[in-house]
Amino acid sequence: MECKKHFRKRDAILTCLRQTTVHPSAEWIYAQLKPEIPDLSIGTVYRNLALFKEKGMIISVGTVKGVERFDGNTEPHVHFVCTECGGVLDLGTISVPEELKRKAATETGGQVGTCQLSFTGICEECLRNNSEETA
Amino acid sequence: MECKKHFRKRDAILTCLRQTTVHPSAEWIYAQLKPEIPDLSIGTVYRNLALFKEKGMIISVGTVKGVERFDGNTEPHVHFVCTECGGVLDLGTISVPEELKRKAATETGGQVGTCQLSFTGICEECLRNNSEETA
DNA sequence: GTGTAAATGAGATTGATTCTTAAATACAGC
DNA sequence: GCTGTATTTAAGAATCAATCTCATTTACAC
Repeated sequence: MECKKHFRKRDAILTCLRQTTVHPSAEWIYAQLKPEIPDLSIGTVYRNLALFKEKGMIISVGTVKGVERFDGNTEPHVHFVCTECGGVLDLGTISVPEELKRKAATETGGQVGTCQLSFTGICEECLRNNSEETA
Repeated sequence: MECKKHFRKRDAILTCLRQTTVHPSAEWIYAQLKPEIPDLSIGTVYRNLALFKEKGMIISVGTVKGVERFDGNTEPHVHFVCTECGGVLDLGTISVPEELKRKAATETGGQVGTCQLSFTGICEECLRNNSEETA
């Protein structure tokens, strides 16, 4: 069938993002897909990620070391960002934000959208590597 | 006395950041200080902000529209980021993170540092402007 | 097939941030 | 007051993620 050939690349980008747990950057997705889609352009990756984000299909986890990172899981959940390796891990779903969201709406008088909670720190692996260096 | 002439600019940058509530970017601070310190360089602003951040004297609020924003208030507190105008507002202090922080440490096995909670949305002023445009 | 609109590739451009280098400054020891 | 050393700085060059441009390709309706 292959009806939607039109969106082959767009779909590949979204699928790639949804199948990984690394909260990738645009460049990471590009590097992943390039071997199987040799005529993929980095511009297409950026363009489609922006589109997905605008439509709420994906979220931006924020910028780690100057590079924007994305997440296919739009459920509000907590992230842990390693300041050493730049890795991003999922923690559990947030259980507190509804009350806070109401409070935010009251305090700002604005229209409150998404909520992001994240921790920074050093991940287990980097801790291990650091201690090995010292040893 | 003016003992610490050496750090005049460094101090000016820190003071500027601590006296404002706009969670400024490096460029904003530069524009603020340039009139009173004509020989200030943008590189100095970036360099000293990085230094302050490293020492934990200030925090980064994250990147808004591709520009990093800083906060002189290092107490953990909630931010509201307007996706229209890029403004950043302070909300109250977080009252929940201790338990979450412990949970994060357990789940990741890493060393948990700071915690950031932020809402995105549209601020009161932008809401008003939007409705005026429609009217 | 032809037309139209959407999607794309490739390279140019932008713009925030960092790096480099030489000059200025503070200060300690003389 | 000088001299040496380390820190701080200005200015501009360099870097690099992200966006833009525009010509080309593709899908699909007629």
